[in-house]
Amino acid sequence: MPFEPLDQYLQRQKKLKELAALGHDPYPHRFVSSHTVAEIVDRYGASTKDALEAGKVPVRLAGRIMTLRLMGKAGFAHLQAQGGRLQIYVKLDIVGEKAFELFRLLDLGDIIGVEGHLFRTKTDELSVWVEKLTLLTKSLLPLPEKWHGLSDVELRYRQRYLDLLSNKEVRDIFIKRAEIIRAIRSFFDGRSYIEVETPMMHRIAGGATARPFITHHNTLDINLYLRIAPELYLKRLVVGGLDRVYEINRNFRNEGISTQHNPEFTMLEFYQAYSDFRELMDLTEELITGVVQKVCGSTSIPFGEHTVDFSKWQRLSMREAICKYWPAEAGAVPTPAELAKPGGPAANIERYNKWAAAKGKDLAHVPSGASDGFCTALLFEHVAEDQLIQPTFIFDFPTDISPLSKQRDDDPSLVERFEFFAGGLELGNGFSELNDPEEQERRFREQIARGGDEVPKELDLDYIRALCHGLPPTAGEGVGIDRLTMLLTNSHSIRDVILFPLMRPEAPAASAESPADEKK
RNA sequence: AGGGGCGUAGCUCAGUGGUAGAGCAGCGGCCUUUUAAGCCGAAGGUCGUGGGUUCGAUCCCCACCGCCCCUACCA
Repeated sequence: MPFEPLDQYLQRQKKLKELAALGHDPYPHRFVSSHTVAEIVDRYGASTKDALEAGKVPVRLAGRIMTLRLMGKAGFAHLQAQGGRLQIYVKLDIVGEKAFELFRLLDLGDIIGVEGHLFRTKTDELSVWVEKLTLLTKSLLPLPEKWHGLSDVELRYRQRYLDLLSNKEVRDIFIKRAEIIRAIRSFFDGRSYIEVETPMMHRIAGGATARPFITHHNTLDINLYLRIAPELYLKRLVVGGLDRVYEINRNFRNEGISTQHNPEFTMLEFYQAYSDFRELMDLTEELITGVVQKVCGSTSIPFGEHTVDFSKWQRLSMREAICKYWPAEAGAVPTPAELAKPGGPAANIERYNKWAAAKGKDLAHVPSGASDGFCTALLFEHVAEDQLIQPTFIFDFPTDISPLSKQRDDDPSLVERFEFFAGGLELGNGFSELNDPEEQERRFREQIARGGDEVPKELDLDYIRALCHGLPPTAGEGVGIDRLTMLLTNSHSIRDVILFPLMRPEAPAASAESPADEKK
């Protein structure tokens, strides 16, 4: 099926036929290169004109034509391959009539292979002196503008292949994303963790508070949920004696889309038996700082207007963070002790809201019947969260917003849980896992009783049964890979670190076979 | 979901209440070291869609569609 721009599509198709008639297969099967562009630049980028003439370097190279300057009986082009570009020079005298006729019929975007040797042009640009030219793939549609690239954000996301071809920075982001994931894998592989894959289709969507996607299996005739978290399966594996497991994979949450949220997103989750949340904080610090160093070559990286320094991490309890980041003009700074008193968090929300209203800021809305713990978290989110630019652990979470965490021995209203932040982004969440089956069942039942779309309707009995078999003391954590990638690539939208972010379907083309008179 | 912004040629962008503009890409011609190659010539548009105001709308008004940003929910 032809695509827009039609005139150019048809023109290129015509050239394809001409090429075929001349004996050039427009879609041949393979081409063996002697080098990548990067290898050539690495090895010969410093070779002088004379050196290249004295000892000729033969090369075979394939790539996509990104620029083309044809001057009658000779011409230049830039081939792009593996993210690099190299100029080629094609001369009638050298390649002969048939190959030059091919060169004449080439378009921007075509993929060719060349064979020849390296030389330097008058202006000293390292180039390939082409002796043989082969068409490797005819392109039927034009590339985006060669100078400005593709900047229309919508087109960039919808036709990511064009974005990747014409915007080098975009390619670099996704290469870095792969490096981040590779560094994480090697971190855990080096610590005797086993990488596992657990189901993405769940009978009961547990392990987080979120609205799930629903799908259906025909043969079994059951509805299934796309998973919102792998948590409960990973802990079953720890029960099964896999003491250290991790999984890097997709979660799906049927919720809003924003610069920090995509309906499908990638999480690292890992669990370590005989360990608690404090040990995980140490491990996290080591993991993240190591990844940053490895991928960015420094522990200090730019993020927007800030520099985030991963060589120092601060650790604050949630109450300490509220006190530390309490706005100066909002009256006396509360103390952690005050926030610990019954009604203390709510009273301070009121004081905060008074200030926020005067400043025209958003108020913290307290739902009726909210607990002290809920209010503490709400206040924390409003007062502190977006100020956490430097790497920070927040710990001492309220029990009633942490259904899967183990309580503190000395204060059952708090759990052994932390989240960590950097660049104002919430990056991860870890805790000592609740392994008391009776307490877990009580909390699940309480959650179900409270209801809502974001809570399973059904008790995960098998998970409770697994706990009854004994989950050793275990700490577990989830890290948002997309957000971590945002931070390390200085990207401010999650869509810039996800190759194909979810978009509304494209408006149907005018020519589409949709019923025109469906509605009158 | 609410608020703000954007939508003009395949791409990057100007522009105006009175027949729609450039550069790149494409087409024809010239050109054997160019590089955002150059020169000459011709072509390309339901100005997001649908209504309204107007003698006349791409421009003003309304609705809708899509995208971006902020806020809310969330990781």
